[in-house]
Amino acid sequence: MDRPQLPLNALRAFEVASRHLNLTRAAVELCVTQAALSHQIRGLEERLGVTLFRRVPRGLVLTEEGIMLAPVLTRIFDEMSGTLDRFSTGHYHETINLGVVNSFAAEWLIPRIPDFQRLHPSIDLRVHTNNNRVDLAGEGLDLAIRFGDGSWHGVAATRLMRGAMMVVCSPGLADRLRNVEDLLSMPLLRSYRANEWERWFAIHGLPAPQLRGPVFDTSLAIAEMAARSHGAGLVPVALFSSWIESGRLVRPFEALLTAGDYWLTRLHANPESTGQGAFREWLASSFGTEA
Amino acid sequence: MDRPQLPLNALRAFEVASRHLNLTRAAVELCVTQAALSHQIRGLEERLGVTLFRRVPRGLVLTEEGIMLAPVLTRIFDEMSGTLDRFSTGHYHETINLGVVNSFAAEWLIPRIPDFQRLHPSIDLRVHTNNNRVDLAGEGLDLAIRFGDGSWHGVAATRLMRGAMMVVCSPGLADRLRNVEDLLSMPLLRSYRANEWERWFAIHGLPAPQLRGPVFDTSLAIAEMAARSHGAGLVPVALFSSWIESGRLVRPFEALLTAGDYWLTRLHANPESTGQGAFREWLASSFGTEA
DNA sequence: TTCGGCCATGAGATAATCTAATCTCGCTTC
DNA sequence: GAAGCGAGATTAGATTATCTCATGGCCGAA
Repeated sequence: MDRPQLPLNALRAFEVASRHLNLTRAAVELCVTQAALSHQIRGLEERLGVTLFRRVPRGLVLTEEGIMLAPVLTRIFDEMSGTLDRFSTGHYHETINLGVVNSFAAEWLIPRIPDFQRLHPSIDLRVHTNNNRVDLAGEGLDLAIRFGDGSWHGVAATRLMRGAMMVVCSPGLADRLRNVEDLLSMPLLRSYRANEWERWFAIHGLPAPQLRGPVFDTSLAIAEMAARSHGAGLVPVALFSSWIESGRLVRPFEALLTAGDYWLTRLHANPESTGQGAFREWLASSFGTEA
Repeated sequence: MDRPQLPLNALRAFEVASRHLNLTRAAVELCVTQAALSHQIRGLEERLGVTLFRRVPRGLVLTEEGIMLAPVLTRIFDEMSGTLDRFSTGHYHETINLGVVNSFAAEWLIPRIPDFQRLHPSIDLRVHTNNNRVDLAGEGLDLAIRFGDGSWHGVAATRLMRGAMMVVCSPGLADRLRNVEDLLSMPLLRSYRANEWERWFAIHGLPAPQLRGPVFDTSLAIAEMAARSHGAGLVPVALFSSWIESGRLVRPFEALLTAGDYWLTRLHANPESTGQGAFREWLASSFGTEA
């Protein structure tokens, strides 16, 4: 249907009525009389050639067609409304509440935030770091960057980068490592992902080692511990390659463990806003130029 | 901004003008005069307290604020328009063009389509099978179900089910398999994913075997070949477990190879329609009830 | 029954929207 | 540098779409 034909006011009337299922109350929300709504909705039904409501003694019931139309319109008007609200201060501004797993925030995102700010000064990015156990809805987040295999319920996921893991340790400890078995002679720093070391050793045909010591909930802590010669750790290559280059950490073995990837996630229930789309594209292009 | 305050007509006027950057031409699209548009847009700017266009000698240029608003509105009105078009026949009907990787279509989707049809008779699902090499935009598909690790560009992915692979062969051949090495005595059926067998043998600490013979582009062909005693194949557990139960195939070893998962994918550029959302939720609930 | 809640309807009022005619501005062109 | 042109702005008045008011009909509850 072409732009000039869109019965915008009638659609709004229908949307409000579809939520109240009562013209009188819907009329209050729209600040008009019940009669006005009645006219609008009848007009819409005629225009579409479809019955949207079944009129029953005590009110309205949506027809099959009404059921298909109403939620789309509710979403559309909510989005319109939300977008217009972003102009309330006299210029556009949007807030994105972003959850980010600690290590990604520290090693990748935070250093690049100024670049995003420069490109999108009207978007107010609020970063909430976490240990990857993140509940988008419960924590009021719009987006979350997390580590995993992309399998989250009710979530649209966009892969950001590979999460292949490498073994790291301090330059001092590296001297003691001639072959893979030598790793067993030093503490192996553990994450809450239980079988990482087991799988790493399996690659080399070795049995699972006995693990002791504290469990860390972020690669950042593991990298720090490793850098201070407290043991060897498994950390994502993509995040900690700069530590290798600067000599803070050493990578004694080439083997990689694929444990998951980094993803940008959003609840399916919340459609993507302009700013969220801009952020996603900025992320994608940032990875694109690095590769 | 509350529903009654939404300046719908003015927003439509702005949206059209933002595409033409020329009030005169925009007026033609909206079937009104240039003066009408000029009024509407000035009214909108006053209402929002924001300048949306910079007036320049030969036309209009969007301001920063206009740039943020225009694409949202274009998407919104396109969606509205598309949704209303689905009523053109007098009742709601929507078409979803779905690309599906062969094996998933044959073993999982096709048998369940009647269930979806029953729940959503107004949605017309058109299934296009392919060998997983699918280009959503190029092939005019709305959605695609494919196998992989979720890493596709410009795509929102929702994981449907695990794609763990198992070794299968015919009951006859299974008798010859006492241990993993015995596999090397029979043809190993190849897919176009090159190193599957290599990785499967690596799990057992064995070197990569020499592979010969045809390469198949769908697990379905591999399963068929295996069932006819032409060799052993690697196929997804979730799709072919019924072949095991019926005795058509045998699973001689427990070991699983994780090669990827099955995903529902959609271009970020195309927002999800009602029907697409319904289809995604139907898929999710179908897997939920099975697990 | 009678009342109350709810939607439908038709005629007239109202307000939003549009048109027509005219201006202004600044670039082009000769 | 003057005329012409293409664009948006403006103003007043016309035109509609939209709304209100008053009323009617229907159905279930009291």
